Amino acid sequence: MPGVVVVQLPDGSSKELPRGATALDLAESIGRRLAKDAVAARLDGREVDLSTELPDGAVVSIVTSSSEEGRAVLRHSSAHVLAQAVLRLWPGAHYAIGPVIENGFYYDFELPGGASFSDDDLVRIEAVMREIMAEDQPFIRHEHTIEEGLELFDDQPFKVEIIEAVGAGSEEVDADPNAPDAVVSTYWNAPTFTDLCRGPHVPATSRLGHFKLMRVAGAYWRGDEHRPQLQRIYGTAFESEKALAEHLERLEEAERRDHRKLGAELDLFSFPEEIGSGLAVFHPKGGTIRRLMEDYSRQRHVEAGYEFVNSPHISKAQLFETSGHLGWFADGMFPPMELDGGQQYYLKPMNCPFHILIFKARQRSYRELPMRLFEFGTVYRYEKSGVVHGLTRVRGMTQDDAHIFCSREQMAAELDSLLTFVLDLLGQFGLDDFYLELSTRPPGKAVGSEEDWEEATATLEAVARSRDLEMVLDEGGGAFYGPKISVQARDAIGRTHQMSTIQLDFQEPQRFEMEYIGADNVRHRPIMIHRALFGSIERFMAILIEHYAGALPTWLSPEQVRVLPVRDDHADYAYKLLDELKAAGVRASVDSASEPLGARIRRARHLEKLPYVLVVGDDDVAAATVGVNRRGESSPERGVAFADFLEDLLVEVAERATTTLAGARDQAR
RNA sequence: GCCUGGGUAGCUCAGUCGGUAGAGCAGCGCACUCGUAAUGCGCAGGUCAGGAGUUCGAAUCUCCUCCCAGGCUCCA
Repeated sequence: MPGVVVVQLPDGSSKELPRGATALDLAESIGRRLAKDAVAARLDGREVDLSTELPDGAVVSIVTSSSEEGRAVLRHSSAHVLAQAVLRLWPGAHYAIGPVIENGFYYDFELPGGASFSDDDLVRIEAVMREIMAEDQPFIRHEHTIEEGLELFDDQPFKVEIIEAVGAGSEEVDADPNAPDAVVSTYWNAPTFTDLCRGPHVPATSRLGHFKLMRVAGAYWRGDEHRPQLQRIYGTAFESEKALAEHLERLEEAERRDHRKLGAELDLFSFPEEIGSGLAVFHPKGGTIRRLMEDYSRQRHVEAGYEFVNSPHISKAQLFETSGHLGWFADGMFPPMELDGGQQYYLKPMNCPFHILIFKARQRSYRELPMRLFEFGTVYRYEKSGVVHGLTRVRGMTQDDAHIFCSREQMAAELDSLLTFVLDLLGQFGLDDFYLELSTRPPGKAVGSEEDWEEATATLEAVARSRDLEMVLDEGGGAFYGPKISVQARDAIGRTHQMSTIQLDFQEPQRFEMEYIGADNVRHRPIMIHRALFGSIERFMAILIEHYAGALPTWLSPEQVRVLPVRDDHADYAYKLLDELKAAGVRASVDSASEPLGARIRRARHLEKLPYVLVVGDDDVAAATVGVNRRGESSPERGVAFADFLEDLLVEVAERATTTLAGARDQAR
């Protein structure tokens, strides 16, 4: 039919429009509200500008600003405005790439004379960005040949490199299929700014505005530390001021939960400068949490058939030559010490070689397999100075490390029961929202044959897939000796953390020439599984602190109950309760009446985040009761029989009950 | 390791133009004895991260080192 086109909408219905109608015309024909929220369109699966003409028969959906896809368009367009603002302020600057990332965007620049941005510059740049938005510049798409593109950007070396990559076919091309010669596209903003871009973009800069520049950072061109370091500006943008404010509030919430801050406030651990970067000491309260975590882990490992071993912190270089660590992991190790006339010793970066030597201490029979050797093994890794971070990235850490030696036939079943064990143990700590990540062969730094890697990877994948869990692939992320499954957990505010790792290893048994005698009376080589469930105790504690915002479940709290006598003459009763609590194994103390009750309540409940605060006064002394303040509840329960309180408490601790997330959230404020 | 920003009392921070350092909280002492989110008064607390330099004089200006934060790279 001449003069009209018919397009199909996502709900299956179709719409007739005059020929030449654009995606924006379509949105307007559907509703004013939709047209107002529209930022781009999806045409036959491809994201396009709203100004795109719709061909007859197309399947079209409108991308709105409040969808994740729409926000990405807003952020990408904001990145262009950022680049334009920087070029206004620093004429002659080179601009590199400005992609959308989770919750925001960035743009990388090289400033004239190697200058760098300061925090104050962000304010100036934001002001210019607002001017550009007020100018309501349209984003206009153009298509060019490679040659035209190279000419257009001849003073922009990073753009030239990208266009050349497109020309060489190593960069993805997404130009208009109806213009076969035009293989690079640009977006033009009046009057002077053009950027290389696939699009789509919002129709004009006035559609933007709810944004904030977050920080500056150095970043290597193309992520390669041997290439020039550029200046990166991070920003974020949303569809409304409200959504932006909510995002900033989430960031503040994460800051309130930061384990480094809570660790100091709750007196759990510190990093004395005198010791060195990335080396923590645990204070009595932090030490108590650690002990509780370790005790529970020990108990579970005994139940799961593990045997407990111990190994030293240093060893001769030869051990790590044999294991391959000095060949593949030397950068991550502390430099050697020379002892005994030139003999080199290293601090251990991993426990596996030691456990292998335990296996090798005598001849082994198939009857001993699977052999599961467990150790809280403290290892030292030379992390580069810029990467240490609280307890999550340190130079000395203790792993809940075990190595399982088994036959090939036992491998799949062993991995399967291991995964069950891991998920259950993490669940006991209140982490129960998981997904799995499968890391495969790291190209260029892996030992062993392709076939072994393939078999190991396939086995891990089969075990992982048998779970009703989401699984993502981490191509090339394995260790040098084998592929791994890692368990990723989502915490109370939706962040994900790498927790447990399970690694399959055919290599080390070979390098160490490990053997066992099979039922057939011939020598066989065992398979080795490396696994750490907490990962490191330090990191796991950090994640728990952040997950619970410092308000740990009662069973893990360094102090579970504090008794507050209203006046000094209630102190005898308070100390009597304390004795009974301690006799029952409860971690408790008394805070005497030298300060007003309100101050003591505030300190115990709101600063130290204790699960229970008992207030005892005249009524309680008379009736053997207590006033119970439960963490997360706004008002106390008066007149509870002490015996009932203690009984409930002991049940809660025995069950390892976890504080509700709602309670933990309230405590964070 | 690299980029940017930092380091002042146990903690959070102020400190003007280069003129020898201040607050709140915490700590200690005394008083107060109180039923639910900070009782009052007093005292003590500092090699201004460390070192070198410029200067009559440096928390302040310059350089080096250490440590921290946010990134990059890397990773449990």
